[in-house]
Order: sequence, then C-alpha cells, then structure tokens
Amino acid sequence: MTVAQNIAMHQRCDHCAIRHKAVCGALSDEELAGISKIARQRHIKPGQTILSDEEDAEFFANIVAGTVKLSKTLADGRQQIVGLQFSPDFLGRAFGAENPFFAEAATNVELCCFPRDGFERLLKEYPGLEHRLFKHTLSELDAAREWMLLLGRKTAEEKVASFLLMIASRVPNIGCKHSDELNFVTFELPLTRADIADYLGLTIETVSRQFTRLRTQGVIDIVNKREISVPDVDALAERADQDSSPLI
Amino acid sequence: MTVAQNIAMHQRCDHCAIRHKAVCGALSDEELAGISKIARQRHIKPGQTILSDEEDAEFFANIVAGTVKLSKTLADGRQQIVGLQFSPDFLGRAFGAENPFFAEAATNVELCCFPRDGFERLLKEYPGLEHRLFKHTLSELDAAREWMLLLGRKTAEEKVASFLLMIASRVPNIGCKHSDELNFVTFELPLTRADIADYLGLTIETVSRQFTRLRTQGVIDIVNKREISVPDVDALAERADQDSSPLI
DNA sequence: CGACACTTTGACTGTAGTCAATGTAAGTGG
DNA sequence: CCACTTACATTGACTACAGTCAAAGTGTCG
Repeated sequence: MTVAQNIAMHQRCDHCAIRHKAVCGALSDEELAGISKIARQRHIKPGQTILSDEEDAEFFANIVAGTVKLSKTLADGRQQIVGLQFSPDFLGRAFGAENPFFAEAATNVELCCFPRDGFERLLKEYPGLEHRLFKHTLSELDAAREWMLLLGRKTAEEKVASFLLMIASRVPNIGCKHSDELNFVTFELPLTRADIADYLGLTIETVSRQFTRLRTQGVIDIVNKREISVPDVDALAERADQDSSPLI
Repeated sequence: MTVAQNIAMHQRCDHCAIRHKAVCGALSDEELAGISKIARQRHIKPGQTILSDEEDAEFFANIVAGTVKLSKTLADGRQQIVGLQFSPDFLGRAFGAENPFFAEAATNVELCCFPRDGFERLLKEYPGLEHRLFKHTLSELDAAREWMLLLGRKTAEEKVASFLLMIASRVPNIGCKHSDELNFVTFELPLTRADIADYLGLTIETVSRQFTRLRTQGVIDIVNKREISVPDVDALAERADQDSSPLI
C-alpha cells in the first residue's frame, strides 16, 4: 500500500460521522490509521441477514446508519427480537465465533466492517479498544434486563408505550418546528408492526390495537404508519409505568 | 502486614474451592496474593439484600456458594428476576457505580468480597482480570437474551420446563444412586414458587399448576416442595420446546 | 388499474391471572 | 407434647387480557 492510499484511508475514518461515538472513539490517530486499513463500507437492505446463528461470524462492524434487529427463534417459528441496534452501536461477538442470535437489517443499514482476524489482532494491540467494547456490552446487558422486566411484567399498553419512548430517545426527532417544546417529539419508526410485536412479545393485532387506543386517547398522533408524533412525552411515560431507570 | 500474614491470606485464596473457576482463575500466583489481601468472606442469609439499586455498589464479590437473584421492580410492585447467579459467578458492576438492579440472596450465600477501590486498582494492574470479567459479562448477556425469548414467546408449561432444565444444569445433582443413568437427575430448587414466578413472568398459582401438571404426566417427580427428580431429561426438554442453543 | 405487502378492525376463544379457600410443614410457646 | 402461628404451596371457580381467525382497509409499485 502506498503512503497516499494510507493517508486516504486514514482520512476516511477521520471524517467518519460516528468517529467519536463508536468504539473507534477509543483510538489514537495512529491506531485509527491501523483500523482504517482493514475497514470496508457495506450497504444492507431491509430484511437482509447480516449475521446468522448457524454460521460463524466472519466480521465485526460499526453501524454507521440504520437499525439492526437481533432475534432468536423457537423450533416452531415463534420469534423474539432480543436487541435493537442503532448507529453508533457495535455489531459482532469478540472471543468465541458462535453467534447465539440472528442479526438482520430492519431498515437500510450502512455498516463499517472489519474482518474477524484483523480486528482481533487490533484488539490485542490496542487495549483501549477492548475496554470500549466491554463498556458497550455492559450497556447492552442493562438494556436486555430492562427489556426482561417489560416482557415479563408489563401489560400490552405499557409495552407499546415503553417501546415508543425507547425509539423516541434513540432515533432523530423530526418534529423540528416544535424544537423549543421539549415535551413534543415526532419520529419515524424503524420497525414494521410485525417487528414491534416480535420485540414486545405480542401479536401484530394487539400492537395495532394499542396504537389505535393511544391515538384515540390523544397520547400519540399516527401521522402515517411509520411516523409518530407525541404531543406530551410525560403523558406517554405515564402509560409506560416507568420505574426510575430510563430505557437505554 | 507481616510476611506470615501475607502467606496465610495467599494460602486462603490458593485453596479456595472456586479458585480456578472464578474470575480469579485469570490471575498468576503473584496476582492472587494481591487480590487475597483485599478479599473478605461474608455470609448472607436468604432474603437479605446484597446490592441495592438505590445506592452505589461499594464492593465486588465472587459467589463462593449459594444462589443470588437479580431483580427489577415497577412502581406498583410488580417484580421481575433478571438474572440468577450461582457459584462461581461474579457479582458487581465494573466502571460506573450505579447498579441498575437489586441483588438479593435466594439461599444461604457465601461471598468473597473485594472493596470497590482496591478491586478497581487491581483491574488496572492485571489486564487478564478485566478480560475475564468481559467474557463473564458476555455469558450473562447471552443468558439474558435466551431468557427474553422465554419471557416473550414461551407458554407457561414451556417456561417451567425450561426453568427446571436450567436449574438442573447449574446446581449439583443429588440423585447419586442413578449417576450412571445420565438421563435421570435429582436436584434442590434454590427458589421459592414466588421467586420462580418472578423469574418466569408468571404468577405463583400458574407455576404451581404447571408443576402439578408435569408431575401428573410423569415428567417430573416432586420429592418435596424444594426437591425435584427428573426421570427422563429428554422428555422434560421436549416440554421446554428447546431451540438448538442450551440455556446457559 | 391491479397486485402485493402491511395494517386495522371485528368476533370469538383460550391461557394465564385473580380472588378465595384449603393444605402442608416447620417452628413457637403454653 | 400438642395446639397455635406463620410461611409457603396447592387447588378451585371465575375473569380478563391478549391471542386467533377472518375480513376489510390502506398505500406503494409495476
């Protein structure tokens, strides 16, 4: 590789939109150049599989844009989404090739992929990287446990309200005209009703009925199937029966 | 501290029952001497709180013996157990003092405690320790996601069967006379029916009814309230509607 | 326009929850 | 030693929330 190419690749990471938020944020300029060399951008369409639980994961990836769903399935086809990942989350399992779930694009997804062997070499060389991954894994564990509370103990209405709050806090607010009104948000759902049902341990029909119910009660406004407005976030939070800790 | 005292403490860890299984297994003899100096044994009675979600966790601990339940609660008191920990699991949250759940002894518990500051110092000095903790956290995440599938998608019968299988794989088999018969196990439940209900997202009554149902169908034998025999583990596994991956 | 995928709505059902009574076993004190 | 208390578990009758099955509605794309 020429010096020019090296610099070009370094520049690419250097100007990356999620440079300081992703796991790469732990890296020095020199280390960034190292990871830059093995990185490759990839576009994934909705519904496409990213990682299968049947084969070894041969790469790691930063999510640059879009939403990825992690799911598990029972023998008879019942499905449960066990994690949602947004930019700048990290995808892939360090140590131990076996991936115990299925990763699939829920929306259009932009990935920054690192081949397994190269990334694991970097992990050994740059200790800050593993530390950053560890912290990310701890957040995922917190989110999973928060979701266990939802799945095991919340009613359908509380589940849907909690879901909307979680999405509102993780996707961009597109209700700009009311930006001064902190309690008003508009956002786009990254999931279909079927995905939402699989995430909440409900059926499509129940999710749909709860959406309608929240709408008729004035808690949400269904702009269209994918776009939701919340005129009063506090009112929605009441429906979610929030305990103290916020959903990540 | 005298050399004699130092050696005595080192010896203590050196002969610890979980020496090679716990996170300490990552340590060299010299490092073990270091951690030995700050370790303190503690006994906890069933029902006693170990860590609260309201206060900062001031210590870390290895579980030497017994079962610890991690739980979360909604404002109105509904509770969900989000993790069960057995020996030689590790307890406590590295980086970030906030503990997002409640840790309580389910049985008599023996802990080997390390004060927060001392342990974090060791974490910096012995990189193998953090690596070991990371791997442990990854297992916890896998278990949490497996449980999300159970909570969101399994029926009451499948939940109870899955629970019994998980317990059978993690507590000692006390059905020694049949030890040659691999498919036969007897074990003691570390949880009350109320705890089991909170772990499975069910009510006490439903758990009890499912126990009775499995008993009348000959899948399990309820020796007494706390002791269960499984004459044919495969038959129980069928009731759990297991997907390929085993419950950790 | 029609095909298709996704969503909503309605009628009915069934699983697990609720409320209440009874059963069981261990521990306490007269 | 036996009544009594207490905590935990089981069983029964009834209810309700979410699931199932079916039909109609909506929006997008060729």
